[in-house]
Amino acid sequence: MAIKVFIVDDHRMVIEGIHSLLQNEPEIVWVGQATTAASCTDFLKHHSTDVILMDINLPDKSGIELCSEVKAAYPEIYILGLSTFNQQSFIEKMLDSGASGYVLKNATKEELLDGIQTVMKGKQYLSFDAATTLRQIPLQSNVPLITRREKEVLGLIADGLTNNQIAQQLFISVATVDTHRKNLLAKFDAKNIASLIKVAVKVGLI
Amino acid sequence: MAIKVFIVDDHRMVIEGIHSLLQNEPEIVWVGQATTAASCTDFLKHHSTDVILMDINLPDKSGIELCSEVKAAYPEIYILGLSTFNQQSFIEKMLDSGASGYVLKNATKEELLDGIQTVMKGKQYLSFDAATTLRQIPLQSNVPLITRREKEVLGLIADGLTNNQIAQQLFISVATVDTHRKNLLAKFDAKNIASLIKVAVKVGLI
DNA sequence: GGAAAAATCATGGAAAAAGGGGAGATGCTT
DNA sequence: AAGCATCTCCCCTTTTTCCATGATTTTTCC
Repeated sequence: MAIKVFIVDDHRMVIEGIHSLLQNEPEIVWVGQATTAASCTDFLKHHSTDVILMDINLPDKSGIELCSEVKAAYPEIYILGLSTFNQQSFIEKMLDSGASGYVLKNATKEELLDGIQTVMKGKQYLSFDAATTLRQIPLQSNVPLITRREKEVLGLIADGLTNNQIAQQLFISVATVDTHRKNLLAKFDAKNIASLIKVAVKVGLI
Repeated sequence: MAIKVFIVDDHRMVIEGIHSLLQNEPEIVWVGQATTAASCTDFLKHHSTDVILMDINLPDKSGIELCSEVKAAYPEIYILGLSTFNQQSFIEKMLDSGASGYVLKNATKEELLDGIQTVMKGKQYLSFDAATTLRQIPLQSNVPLITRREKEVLGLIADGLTNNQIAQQLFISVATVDTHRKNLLAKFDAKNIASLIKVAVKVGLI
């Protein structure tokens, strides 16, 4: 029984590459492709698939959102994230949103096939080894856990608001904002806001 | 006379995709591929090519550096940059380093062919229009031009150093660091360092 | 060689953040 | 009921940033 595969990626060359990699595989059926989240959901209204290869960056919405939505509507579809290098931080969110695994865009045909077949069995597939060997990525995952309020404050700080302005906007006292700020600095182990923002943006928190 | 094309990209799927796009084109000859800058320069020592399709992000060094090096050693080779979306800031540097143009990774076959043929005529090819139409890139195109020194200071600020520490590290006075800081804030039209760093990281400057 | 751009330095004052405490009020879980 | 996390608030001091204004030297480029 052949596995039906659909792909969502805004880079035509990646679509073309994967298509080319898979086109002579007997156990894979290429059911379609999309370059936007919207056209992906449209497709799913009228067609079925077993596996979706999903880029994390899409033009109209993030792969993370799309992943949640697809999983909510079609829990039987397995989603395999597609990732370029500097996006490890998003991967756990992708998995949290229901993805069954991910492969890197420089994966070989064997890895890709392995990934598709593994998730079809209901297992998780991660091509993490490839990532770490190809360049020394600091294994992070030590991204601090911050609360909803802290994230909110962090966003406003990154927008350039002062503690005072944030306090007004959130209807809380400046002292509270200051406390959140201090907690953020402590959680990120950052010397000041500059270094905090850098890490937060890189890690996808902002 | 067929055009010899070589590609350097660390994403095998992109290589595969472009290969697939070009394989049935009579006027294109695929001479080889590399996933690192090192293997690219190795290849060029023993083989020739007319055009190099070059990714801006490579594992061992940036496409910008590789571009300068290749152009210095083989000025007759035309280089066409390959870009994903959020890297507009690097493109002008790529052009400064000798590239003849660039195409986006979501380009169609026609655009890619057009790009290759245009640069072979010694002209510049930019697929910028496609970028702006496909998604509304917010600011980006007006990424401020900052100087080498400013970038250096910006990096240290983002690492969490204070003006004082930066001054010591660069052997300049605190007043100078402060001036650079002010100029950066002005160029980015940022209210404070927090918002500056956010934009700078997103735009790929850090 | 001259203009423009970049890098350097300075003073002084207002505003904001960083760093150190402590503490009460929720609500959720065990 | 006790424990824990979260959100809330406050005080104090020091450090740092932000802002305004002006100037000199070096580099770069035409």
